[in-house]
Amino acid sequence: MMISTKGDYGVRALIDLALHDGEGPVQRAEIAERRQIPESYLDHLLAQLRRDGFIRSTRGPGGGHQLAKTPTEICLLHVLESLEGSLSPIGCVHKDAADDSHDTLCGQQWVWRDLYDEMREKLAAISIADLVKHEQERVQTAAPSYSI
Amino acid sequence: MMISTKGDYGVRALIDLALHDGEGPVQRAEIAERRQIPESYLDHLLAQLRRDGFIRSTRGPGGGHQLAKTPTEICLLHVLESLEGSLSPIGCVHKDAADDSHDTLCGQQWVWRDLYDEMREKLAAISIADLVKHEQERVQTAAPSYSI
DNA sequence: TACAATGCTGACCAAATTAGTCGGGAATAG
DNA sequence: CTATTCCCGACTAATTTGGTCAGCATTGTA
Repeated sequence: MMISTKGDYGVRALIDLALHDGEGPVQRAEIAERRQIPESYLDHLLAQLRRDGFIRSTRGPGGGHQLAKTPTEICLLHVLESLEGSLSPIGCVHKDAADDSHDTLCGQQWVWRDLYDEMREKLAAISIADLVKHEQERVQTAAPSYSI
Repeated sequence: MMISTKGDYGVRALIDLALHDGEGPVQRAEIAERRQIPESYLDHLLAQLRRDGFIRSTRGPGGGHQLAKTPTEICLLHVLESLEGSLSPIGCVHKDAADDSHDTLCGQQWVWRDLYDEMREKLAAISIADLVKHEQERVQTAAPSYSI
């Protein structure tokens, strides 16, 4: 399992921010409640997302967090790599492993690397905007009745 | 990182057994030394592989382990799932999750599931025989000189 | 200026997982 | 009978995960 709650929570948080994009700062507590994330844990995740330029945060009353880019510009790959570190399926394969300096033992390298590359490609093709769109569609089909 | 040393070691061991397929039992100690795996750890992995029908083991002098199937019949997916449990990229997605009983929170399900399915497909297409072939090719190109 | 709201940071902690080790028992060839 | 080999369960150390908590920093408002 290479995506822990960090990545999952982080993605959820960004979706939440995307849904309120352009409406000013959203507070930690709001996100935490809506997305069922422990608030003090979310704190750390937001810090990481800020460090990596996905969100901007403002302090003081009326402060909160907002996306620093448009939802279409944020791809899942970067978000997950920000929060999880490497998504490598196995220890001996890294993103920046251009060196083929691996010894006799890890002859299966090519398999893991192949797998890794494909995963990254796939995740790079999905943006937060895509997830938001899906969520909105799902909500509509799930609750299509607005008369009792 | 969803493939731990368990999976890695296990695959290496099976490659080793495949290379000596048809030559009678291969001993734990031999595999351990050739593939640089702690012997007493390898022990557990072989036990698991035996339970899941990948190898047969015989005790007593001259005993050891051998493949229970032909190398082409053993695919990476099954080996890894045997040793690692689920390869699911995230907790909320399982192999046997036919139920769409997931609640509002995990709207990103489809992404993880998609990723998971593709990975499994890919790993299912690679057999131990493929890995052996690669290893043999690599050895040849790495040491092409057999006159000094 | 004070103060309340909010984010920011680092220290700390418990549970689970990983990566083994170790010791003894069971089967079996000779 | 004995040496060799696999078999199995208990134990352990290090790492990662999934947090909590206390206290500081910033800022809008009265």
